[in-house]
Amino acid sequence: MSESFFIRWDSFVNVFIENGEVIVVSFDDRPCRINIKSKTAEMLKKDLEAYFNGETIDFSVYPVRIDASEFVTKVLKEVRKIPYGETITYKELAERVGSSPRAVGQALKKNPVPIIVPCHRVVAKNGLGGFSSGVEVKRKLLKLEGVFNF
DNA sequence: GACGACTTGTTAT
DNA sequence: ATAACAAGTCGTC
Repeated sequence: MSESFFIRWDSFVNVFIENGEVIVVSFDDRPCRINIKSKTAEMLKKDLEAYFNGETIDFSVYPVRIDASEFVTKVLKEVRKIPYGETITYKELAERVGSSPRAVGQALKKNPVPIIVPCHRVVAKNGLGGFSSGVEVKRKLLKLEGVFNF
């Protein structure tokens, strides 16, 4: 019951879905095999294409599977609430979940589904901060959403 | 801007 | 069980 498709953006954005939940989104140099079965997958592909086309899309409606600790789950859940085109700092996010910036950064690194869980909207107090798929991707995603301060 | 101290959950020893 | 680390931050020089 697994599905997959890719979007062309810079290189490729590969998306994997299982049992109606998004389980992996990765930035790769080659596309995955297309295998779309459900309406959800179809919709998500359209939404992602629109997103990379510059449209304001809200991905918080899509179910994701987070296979991680309670803490990481909590952090990522909080991240999903950040609206399109807005950014918050690691510190701010830490305060929302009652933790510290350092721990939050470490949790974000474990996000299996970038874009769907918009961890690129979490930035350092003075600068961009890190990104598991490379800071350049983070910069481009923010630019796409109309954030030019980085 | 560089450097150390502080932080807190995860990971390695 | 304990030490080392990380997508951070703050004060000080």
